[in-house]
Amino acid sequence: MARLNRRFYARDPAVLARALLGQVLVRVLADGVRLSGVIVETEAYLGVEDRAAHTCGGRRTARNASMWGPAGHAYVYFTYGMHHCMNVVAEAPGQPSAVLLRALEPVEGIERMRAHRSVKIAASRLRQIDLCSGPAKLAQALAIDRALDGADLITGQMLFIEHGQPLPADRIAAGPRIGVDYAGEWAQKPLRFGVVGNPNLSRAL
DNA sequence: ATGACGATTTACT
DNA sequence: GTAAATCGTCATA
Repeated sequence: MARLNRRFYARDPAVLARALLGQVLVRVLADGVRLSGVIVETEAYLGVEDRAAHTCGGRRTARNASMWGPAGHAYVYFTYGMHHCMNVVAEAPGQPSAVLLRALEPVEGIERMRAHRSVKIAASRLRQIDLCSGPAKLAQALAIDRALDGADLITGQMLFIEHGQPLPADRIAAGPRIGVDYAGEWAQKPLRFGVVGNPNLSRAL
């Protein structure tokens, strides 16, 4: 299956967040094993105005440097002292926006994902819908960490997104973003998108 | 040098 | 429903 191209990523993050639903995130491990899943939940983060974004107020640091770069690269950050989260950079250099990948429907390499997720949790308690139903869960399942921050999703060999099944608008729902209550009015904006009724969502939408 | 804080997950009451 | 886990990052000094 063909990968998404640079033009696909270089647009408004809220539009991109919807367009990414139904596409397939692929991670190729060092031993060549392919892990993949259909993207079923995303959130858009909008540049310097968005109080919930890491680039709020024009903040530009070593950590968020990827958000300021060209579209189609990964922005992977570490948070809460233990979790990684993956974003896809949108728009153009100097317009720091991104889309957080919040949940996948596992497709390839499910047993390997289960092994990655079982480091801290008993495998017997892990249902398939527990593998990638949250931003830090999918990062752990696919072995995505800061080593992949800045990775080019168009030319890279370890992390990219392939075309999936097109998703009609009536199967997409929008709602407030998760975990950004500190962001004032920006916390209420409907910038979280998900596939209606999909069991892999981090929460119902 | 120091302190406060997470774009979360998990277990437990 | 609530709380703990756990540490890199960033603003302040």
